[in-house]
Amino acid sequence: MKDTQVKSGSAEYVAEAIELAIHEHRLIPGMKLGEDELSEVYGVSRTIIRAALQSLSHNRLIELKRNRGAFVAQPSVAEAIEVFEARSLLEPRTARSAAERMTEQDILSLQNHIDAEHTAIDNGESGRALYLSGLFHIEIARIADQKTIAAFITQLISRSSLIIALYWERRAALCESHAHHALIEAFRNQDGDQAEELMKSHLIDLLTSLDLRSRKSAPSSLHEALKS
Amino acid sequence: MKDTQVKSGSAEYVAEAIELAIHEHRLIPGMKLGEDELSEVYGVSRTIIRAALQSLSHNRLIELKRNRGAFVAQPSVAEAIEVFEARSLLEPRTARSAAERMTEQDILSLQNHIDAEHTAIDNGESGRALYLSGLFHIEIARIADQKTIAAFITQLISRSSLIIALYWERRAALCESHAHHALIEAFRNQDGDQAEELMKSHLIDLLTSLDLRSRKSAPSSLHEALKS
DNA sequence: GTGATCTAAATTGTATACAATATTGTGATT
DNA sequence: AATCACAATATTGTATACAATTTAGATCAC
Repeated sequence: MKDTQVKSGSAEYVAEAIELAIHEHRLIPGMKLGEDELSEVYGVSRTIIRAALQSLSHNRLIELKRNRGAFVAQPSVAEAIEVFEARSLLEPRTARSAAERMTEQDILSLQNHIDAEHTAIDNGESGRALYLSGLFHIEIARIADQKTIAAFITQLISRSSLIIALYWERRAALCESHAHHALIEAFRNQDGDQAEELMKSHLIDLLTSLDLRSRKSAPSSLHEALKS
Repeated sequence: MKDTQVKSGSAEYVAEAIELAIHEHRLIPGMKLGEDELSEVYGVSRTIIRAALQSLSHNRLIELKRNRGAFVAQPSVAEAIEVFEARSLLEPRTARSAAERMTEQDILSLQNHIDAEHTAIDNGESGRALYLSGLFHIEIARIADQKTIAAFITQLISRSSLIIALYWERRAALCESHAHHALIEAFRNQDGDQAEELMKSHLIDLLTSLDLRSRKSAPSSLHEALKS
C-alpha cells in the first residue's frame, strides 16, 4: 500500500489518479483537463496523458471534444436516469449471486468498507465517504465472480458519482449506510431473495433522492461559469 | 459504401475497420496485430494505430500484452458464459422496452436487417451474416432508447462474435433467423411480455448451441498453433 | 461603446525519433 | 547433436517536434 518507489508513469496510473479525483469530487463536472497541465502534474509526456484521457473517455468520466480538449463529463438528466436503469438491471441480480456465494471473508471485507465509510463521514470527508460507498457496490460484483458484469457496474458507479455531484440534494450519505447494513445482514444469511430485493429498493432510493430539476455544483472556473 | 475520397485517418476509422474484420471472422482469435503492419495498411502513423488498438482493447476485442503487442482476443469458456449471462440480464428487458416503443419505421428497419442477413446467407457470406445478426440485437437496444445499455450490449455482441468464432458448432445460422422472425412478430404486436420471453430463450439457445469443450478455429499462424 | 475582423498565442492532432524490451539467430561449449 | 550465452534484429514504449485548429486579444469601423 506504500508508494515510496515512484512507480507512477504508465497511463493506467494517471487514469486512476484522475478517476479518484473525480470520485472524490475534487474534479468537478465541466472542468477542463488540459494536456500540458496534466503532463506537468504527473511528470510524463502528453503521450501518456492522452492514453489516460482516452481510457477515461471510454468510461464516460470525461468528454473528449475534438480539437477542444478533455472535460469532466456532465451527465444530462436523461443520462442519469439511464445509468440508474442500467444499474437496476444489473445490480439486484448480482447481489443475489453474491449472497449465494458469500464467504466469511467476503462479509468481513464488506464490513471493512462500511467501517471505512463511517470513519470518513466522521472526519467530514464526504467525498471520500461517497467513493467508499461506491466501492461497496463494486465489491459485491467482485464477490459474485462475474468479471464482465462487474466491469459494467464499475463504470456505472463511476458515472453515478458524477451524477451525484451534479444532482445530489442531501449530502449526508447516512441513509445509504442503513441500506448497506441491511444488505450485509441479508448476505450473512445468504438470503439471495432479500439481497436482490434490498438492492433493488436501494437503487430506487438513490435515484429518487436526486433532484433532477436543477444542477447543483457550479462549473469549475469563473470562465466556465460565465460561458455555460 | 464507396471510399473514393480517402477520409480515412482518425483512430476511430481504423478501430471500426479492424472491428468489422473481427466480426466477419477475417481476423481470427489469437492473431497478432503488429503496429507497423497496421500502420502501413491504413496509411497512418503508429500514433493513430495505437489509439485504435487501445479502444479495441477496452472493448475486449483484442488483448494488449505489455511489450508484446496486440492480439485478437481469445475468450475463455468462463468468459463466454459470463458474456451470455450479462446479455441475459440486459437484453430481454431491453427487448420489452423496445416492443413498447416500437414504431412502424423501427419494424421496417429490423426487417431490413433480417433481409440483408438472408441475402448474405444465400451468397455464402456466413461471416457477414453473423455480423448482421448481431446488428439486429444492437438495433433493438437502439430502439429501446437506452444509450447506456445499448453500449453495453454492443460490446457484448462484439465479444459474442469472438466466442462464436471459437466455440460455434453448426455454422448455418438458420435457427437464429427463426428466433429473429418470432421477435419481429412480437414487436409488431407491441407485446412486451412475449418479446422479453423470446429474447430470453433465444439467448439460452445461442449459449447451448456452443460447444464449450473444444475450441474450433485454429490459431492464426503456424507459430501460434504450435505454441498454444 | 459595440461589434466584426484579423493577428498572435495557446492547445490539440499527428508524425517521427529515440529508448527499452522482447525475439530471433548465431556460435561456442559440453 | 543439444543447450546455453550472447549478439543482432525487430517490435513496442515514450518523448519530442511539427502541423492544424481553436481561442484570445487587439485593432478598426460603425
